[in-house]
Amino acid sequence: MYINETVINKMQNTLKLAGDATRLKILFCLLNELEDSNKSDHHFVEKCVNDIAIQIGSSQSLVSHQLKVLKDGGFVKSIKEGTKIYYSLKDEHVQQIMSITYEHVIEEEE
Amino acid sequence: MYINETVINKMQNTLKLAGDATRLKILFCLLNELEDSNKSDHHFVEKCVNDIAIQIGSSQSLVSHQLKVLKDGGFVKSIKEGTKIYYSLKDEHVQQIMSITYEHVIEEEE
DNA sequence: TGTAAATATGAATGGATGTTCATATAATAA
DNA sequence: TTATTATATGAACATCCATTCATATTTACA
Repeated sequence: MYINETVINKMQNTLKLAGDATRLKILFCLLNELEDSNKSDHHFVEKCVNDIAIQIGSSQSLVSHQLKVLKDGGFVKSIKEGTKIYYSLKDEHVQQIMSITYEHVIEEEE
Repeated sequence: MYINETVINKMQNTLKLAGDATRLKILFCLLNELEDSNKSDHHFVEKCVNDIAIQIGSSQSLVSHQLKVLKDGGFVKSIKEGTKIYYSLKDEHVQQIMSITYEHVIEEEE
């Protein structure tokens, strides 16, 4: 690992991005089910803003705001279809960070 | 993965804890070298507050404040020796989170 | 004792940020 | 065109939090 200020700042941004309850809920919401069962080249679920909002129990506005943050941060991508915009996880890095962190907090229970 | 509010909150805390430049520098500072070469039961370097402050280029007060945050969050532990207090990483979870995040930001460069 | 070294602590402050509310925009259908 | 649905946006607000500064605490040593 070669560490410099740039790397530190990027890591800070990435971790700060994941360190929010609302955004975590959105990410888990997009992570839960995998589309198809094609294991060699699996891609993530696509969900529109309103569905995500309903599923995680937050307002449309809040989810839209946070989806923008997640998209700017490179965590999710989106495609437009009619009036709806479908969001999905961008790659497996986010999933990995969440998995490791999940293990961390689970194993902490005593 | 079984997700509920408690898990979300814990994950939020953990990730927020890691999502700060000063704290990341401290963690890398404690991560860089491994004491001994006993691979089966390796433990991390122990460094006192002032040394950390000098190495990462921050004030003693700031480092002390953030070390307290890291300790409360379960990221580091400390032992006292005379007037000095030596801090070290608590376990490998932190290391894993940092590694994954590091890979994430490194592979993003284009 | 008193002094120095190492660390912790508390107040103060400035900036970042999550959330809400109201509204704007875009696309579709009648 | 008008109405409806889906999403984005911007302002306002409140809260959190990283940092600094000054000072307290603890230990060791002269």
